[in-house]
Amino acid sequence: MQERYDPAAVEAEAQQYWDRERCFEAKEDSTRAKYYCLSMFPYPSGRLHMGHVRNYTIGDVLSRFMRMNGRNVLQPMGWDAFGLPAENAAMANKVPPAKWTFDNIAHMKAQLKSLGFALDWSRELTTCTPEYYRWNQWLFLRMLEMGVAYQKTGMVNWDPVDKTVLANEQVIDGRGWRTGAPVEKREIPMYYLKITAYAEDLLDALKDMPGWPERVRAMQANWIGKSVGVRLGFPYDIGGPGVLHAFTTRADTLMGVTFCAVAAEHPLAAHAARGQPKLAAFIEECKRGPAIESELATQEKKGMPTGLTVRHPISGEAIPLWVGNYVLMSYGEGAVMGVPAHDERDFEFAKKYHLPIKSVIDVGGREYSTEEWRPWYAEHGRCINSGPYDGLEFQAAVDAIASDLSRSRLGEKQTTWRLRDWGISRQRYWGCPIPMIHCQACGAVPVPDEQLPVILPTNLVPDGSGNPLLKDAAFLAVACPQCGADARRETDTMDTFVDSSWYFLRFACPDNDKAVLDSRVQYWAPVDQYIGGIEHAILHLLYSRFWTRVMRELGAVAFKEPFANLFTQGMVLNEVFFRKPDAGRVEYFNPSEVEIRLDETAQRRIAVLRSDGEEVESGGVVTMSKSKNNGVDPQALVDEFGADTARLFTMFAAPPEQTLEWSDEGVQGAYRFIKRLWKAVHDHVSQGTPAALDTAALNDAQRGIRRQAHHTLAKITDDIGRRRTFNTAIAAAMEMLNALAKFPQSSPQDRSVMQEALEIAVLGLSPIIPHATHAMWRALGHETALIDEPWTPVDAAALQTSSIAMVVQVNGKLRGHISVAVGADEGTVRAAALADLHVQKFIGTSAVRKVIIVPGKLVNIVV
RNA sequence: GCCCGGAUGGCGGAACUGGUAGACGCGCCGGACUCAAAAUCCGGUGGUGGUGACACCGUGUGGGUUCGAUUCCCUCUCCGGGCACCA
Repeated sequence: MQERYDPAAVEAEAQQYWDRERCFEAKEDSTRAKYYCLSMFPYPSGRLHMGHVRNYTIGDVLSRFMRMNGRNVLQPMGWDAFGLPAENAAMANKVPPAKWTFDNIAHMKAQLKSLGFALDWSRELTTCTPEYYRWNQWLFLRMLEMGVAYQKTGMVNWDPVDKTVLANEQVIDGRGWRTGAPVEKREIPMYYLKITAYAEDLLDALKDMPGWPERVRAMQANWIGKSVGVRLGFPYDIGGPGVLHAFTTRADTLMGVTFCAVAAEHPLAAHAARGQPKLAAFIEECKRGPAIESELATQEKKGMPTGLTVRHPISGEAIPLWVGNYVLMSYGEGAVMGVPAHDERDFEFAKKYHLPIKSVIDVGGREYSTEEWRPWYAEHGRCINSGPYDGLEFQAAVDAIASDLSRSRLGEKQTTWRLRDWGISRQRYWGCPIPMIHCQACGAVPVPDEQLPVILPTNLVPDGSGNPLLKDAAFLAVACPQCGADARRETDTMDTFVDSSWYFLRFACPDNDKAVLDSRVQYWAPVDQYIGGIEHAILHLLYSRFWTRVMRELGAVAFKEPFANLFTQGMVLNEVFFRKPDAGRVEYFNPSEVEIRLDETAQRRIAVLRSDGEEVESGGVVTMSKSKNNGVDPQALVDEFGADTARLFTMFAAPPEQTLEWSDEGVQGAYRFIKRLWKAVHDHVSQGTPAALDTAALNDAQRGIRRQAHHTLAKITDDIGRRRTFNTAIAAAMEMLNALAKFPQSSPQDRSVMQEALEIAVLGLSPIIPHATHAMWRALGHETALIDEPWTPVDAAALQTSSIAMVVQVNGKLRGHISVAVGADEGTVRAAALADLHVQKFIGTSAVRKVIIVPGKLVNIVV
């Protein structure tokens, strides 16, 4: 064994061994319990970032730990390889997105390998290859048959310069994020997936998912947004009889309606606007809406009367109909009943336009004034001023009103969802082609299965003038599968979230070119442990849950929930440094270019740019990002300290669910620890092979070390296996090494105890620092590879002691320490505690009122 | 506004089921080694008072429950995240 720890050599050797022995190739084995551990696959952006390192190290630690604990582990990796950045890079570099993407994959794969992750590369999949995306297309066609996929013309954000639909997140201050052009609302035909049909089940199932963080379940429930209420009908006669439908969760306030309001996009608004230029102008203004999403909720409520009236469904009274800018066409049916007395928004609206306010709920004796809004006006209570409903409580009133209205067909109970159907069409090139053909005669015709896959041409270079597929004659031209006439291919591609909605199932059988899934899925799926960033809490994880349900209906899988356990790791943060010139943009400097010093008085921290020696400002510790230029390149870290140090630092600096603050000194500390462990092993083995351990012949010090070693093993096992607090597992190992450093090596049994303790340290740390421990395990005299070693059981006998230390409190304050024999009875413990000199001093002349004994821990004397 | 988290030394964090607050690491201080520096090793390190033994104070704020509260309950403040004219 080399005296000096040389991470580059050690890591190359270990990685070569794992490669040569094909250690990470998972084989189905029905006689063994499987463990499918999956980290969210990356977008191949070019280089790994620290977030990837953290994510994949967590998965790797769990995979290696479960493997050593006897599970048949599958830990695959793939590439979420379609998407916008490839098109942007293509435009900038004039290279097809395919080349850029595959170059990035090659580089990032090498990086992942250099970090020593136990990944089964034989199952690697890439979503932009026809071998993968053909099954997207196949599944889409099945969904079309099931009625889960359908076409609809809907309102979208349209960038008039790039000529494409933008996602909501890509619209910044009302302008396209890339072009800066004002975004237009456009009606465009798109394909949708009927996720709303699964809303109830997606919501209900959340209650029974103990392996998911409460936070994520809450976010999904929030997003699905179930509201139970009544769909009301307000009859009218406006160019013919009709009914205005409005949804409410407060049907009990129906008798307090003093107006109705519809959204600007509502048909009745359009109808009223004819011949009313002022109203038409107002409607146009509303449609444009505020530029910024967050302003929506705070913008002033505005409205305009239509001059029309509808009739109250119970009293038949005429109710004025308004157009209101606070009514959303996308929720319910784009209309609300206005009850100013019991709804804050309606109140504000009524005050502004001097509409009557009629209180119909007893607010429980609290003050009611139409002058000012009070939060309790919206609380549930007993009906008043409501004719036949007076005196009824909330639910009774809702039931009675719904029942009365059901006779006149002007009301029925209804559940409304915030969740919308998932529009998957993108006017983008670099995505999975939607397998449809447009024929003049036959309309939209699905591509027949035998013609799949519809191959995306890989040689096109987008130029910013819209989807290049629109100009690709070879792609466009196709014969109609129904009538054979010349037809045109659909040029829209699928949202990339489609690709990631089921890739975890395909890892079971990525080589199958005959079927989307096969029997191997029954063995591996569902995923036992899924690991990824909280930013995917809603979209990716909700779509995947939906998609899995659809695949279950198709008979492809037998379960509804794809991820039994979910772990969301925290972000990686770093300090941000910048200069703000008097004019121009803020300039950010990477922390690697900045040096931290103390000023002359050693009071103040000063950040100085190395290149010019001048001061820069610190913007605090924030998420690592390109825009703030505060990222740390994992490659530089691996090159300088090795993969094990990178892994150890990211696992040690914070609990994995919390944010992790980058610290160069912390990295040094991790490196120092591995070096110390290496040296301890080296010093030990260089003295030759120790004698066999004779546990019966140990002295107190030796037994003490043995106890600590096994206690540490128990803690590491629990911390990794149950608590997932890798930081405390590492801390325990550090504590043990500190104790070993003070442990004298004079007798043969000292060396035997040391051998056992070092083996425990090496084995226990191997999931976290697999390379160094691989080498140290061999150095400790083992022929076998550590990766295949079973996890050592804790020796219960080693944990036993003859006496036990207890603390003594007087009135709850720590006053003394006593040592009592194991199994001592309460009387003995009590006597020992009372006899302690220090304790006696605090008892003094006071009478002892009570003595509380917590066995094995403490004695509290109450005086 | 609603829903989830969180607040502990100079810093990252530990204390798992109500039972020794500050494990472990970083930083800092002192020492050893060295011509010197780095690296390494040893010791110290919550605050206040005291030469010292030791005492008192101390987990965002104020209260409560308890023999005992970082932990449970209530109040407030601040920070982070999600949703948001959702009718």
